[in-house]
Amino acid sequence: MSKSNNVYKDAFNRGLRLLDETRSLPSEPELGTLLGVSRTTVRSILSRMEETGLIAWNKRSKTVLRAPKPEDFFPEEETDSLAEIIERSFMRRLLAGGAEAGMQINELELAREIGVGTTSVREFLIRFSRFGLIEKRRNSHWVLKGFTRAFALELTEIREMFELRSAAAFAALPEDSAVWADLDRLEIEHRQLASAIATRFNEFSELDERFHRLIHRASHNRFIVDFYDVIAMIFHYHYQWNKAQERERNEVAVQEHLAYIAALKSRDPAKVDAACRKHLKSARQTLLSSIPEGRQVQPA
Amino acid sequence: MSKSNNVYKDAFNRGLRLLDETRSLPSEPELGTLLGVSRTTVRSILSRMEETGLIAWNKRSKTVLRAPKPEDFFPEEETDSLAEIIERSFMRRLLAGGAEAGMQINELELAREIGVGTTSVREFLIRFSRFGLIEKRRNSHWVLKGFTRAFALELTEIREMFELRSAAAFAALPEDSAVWADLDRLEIEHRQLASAIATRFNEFSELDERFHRLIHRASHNRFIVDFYDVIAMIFHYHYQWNKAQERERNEVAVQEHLAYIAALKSRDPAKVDAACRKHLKSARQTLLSSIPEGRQVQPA
DNA sequence: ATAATGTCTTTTATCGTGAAAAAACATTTT
DNA sequence: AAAATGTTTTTTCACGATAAAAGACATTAT
Repeated sequence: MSKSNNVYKDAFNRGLRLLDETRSLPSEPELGTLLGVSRTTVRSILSRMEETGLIAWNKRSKTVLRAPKPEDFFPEEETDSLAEIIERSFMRRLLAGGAEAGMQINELELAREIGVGTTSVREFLIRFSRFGLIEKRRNSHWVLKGFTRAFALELTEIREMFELRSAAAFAALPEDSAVWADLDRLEIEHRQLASAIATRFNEFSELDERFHRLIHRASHNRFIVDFYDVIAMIFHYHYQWNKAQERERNEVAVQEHLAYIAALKSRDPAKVDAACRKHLKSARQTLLSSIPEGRQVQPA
Repeated sequence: MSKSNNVYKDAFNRGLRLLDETRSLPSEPELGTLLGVSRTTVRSILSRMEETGLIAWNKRSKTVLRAPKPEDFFPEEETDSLAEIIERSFMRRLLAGGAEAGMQINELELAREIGVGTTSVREFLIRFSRFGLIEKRRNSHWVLKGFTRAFALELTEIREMFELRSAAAFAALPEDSAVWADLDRLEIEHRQLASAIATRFNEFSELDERFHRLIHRASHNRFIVDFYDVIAMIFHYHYQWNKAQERERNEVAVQEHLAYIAALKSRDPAKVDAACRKHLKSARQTLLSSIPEGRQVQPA
């Protein structure tokens, strides 16, 4: 096996959803843009749609013949990229306990366990190293630094520095900047979520990320923007295993965001600073509370 | 060619220098620690030393027979790791002009041009991406973002944030911390360099890096410490091509460092802040002045 | 003439492989 | 018994090869 065709499979699945909406599909280049793949992949998708009787395809005409059935879709797990598979697998091991700080990471073993080649694992580890959880020993193995309290504190320290600065930059943006419209839209989404928090609380983390990324982008600094990847990754996995008081936590956070948004709209630096600090403080609290003092994290 | 033996060659060369100092070499594990390699490599080195008549080796006894001659050493260029070779080659192209922002980077072409495998180039690019100069398009090529004025400004913004904080943390360190002795030692080195600046000005950049790393380490934050890698890399290459007023620049910088050191030793936060700001300001000036393309990218 | 389709070429993603280097284990020496 | 040496196994590093995917070029349709 040299390369999985997950790009094709994922795009195919997304392409199927388009069939519900139209009688005939647009041109190949247009479909490529729509699905975010090249024409080569678009054509593979169209070929299969034709073979399975979903469309009649003749040059420019791509007529929809029937609605897609569940069995037309490729299984979800086949649409993931190798990098995603490795990351998930690695994080599961990391959080599943037994992953103590100082432990060494074996590329070959990881590769065998996950069932992929060593190259992919190596590349993953290199990419992952920027999160500060692992470290390479020259000419030798990787060392796990562990998801410790120290890590969480170091992470939040930077986060707070960056976000306070970004928030200040945001508030100083001119009236006609497009971000204000983005902020308005996010505010509406927050209000909608707040009013249905009892049932939709689990939708918060996605909204949270979009909100903070918008603010960070105002810094116009690639290092700040990129650092949010680290935060997002940590919070993503953190939320997966720490479900304690999820509803309550998210309810509080939504309200904090709304106050934060109001402060930004006031464009008063002092108010922005205060609202930002308040939210960041509780975010840090949430993260820290899930890490037992001076010890390795154990999942529930 | 599967893997170059540069680790062996480099360690061998370093091992040769030990022969001048002693009548006989220590034990294998000891040599391993000394040279930073495994016993396997130590034994290869000893074998060659024996073959070339440098030592007589019989179990524990490793008697030096003669002093190493220039031809005993492996050529310098064979002691570099592939990663170093690729980085140098890549940076040369980047700085040698013709490398405009937006240009796409071709892994295969780079690999062919440098004469290495694609895997090594890929891994290099992934590692290099954290410097913020290149960016990956999913399932496609890398894009060069360019060493622009905007880049320099974003870099220095973070640097200033981090260093001010680190310097403050440094000054707040207890009297009995080992860093004060390190600082004293660096101060002496600075004074020595200052008194012979006319001839030794080119030694400054190495001293500069050690000094700033010491300060950053006081932050006790891995993200801050790691970020210095980005700064060090940029300054390293920057100095290689911008030799204008090098002596004058370094002379000023040494004096600024001495003032900065004095401020740290005073442990007065205000003085530290002022000295740090002053030095960072001129460092930024130096970097910016060397970026010709004054393409109207204005600081915020 | 423009924009689509059809065809061909290039590049990326991933694997298995083999040598270098590390690490583990066994044996000998002090 | 501890520490060294000798031997074997394992892991890392780097390569070429190959299918997937992107991209470029040629041709055809509006």
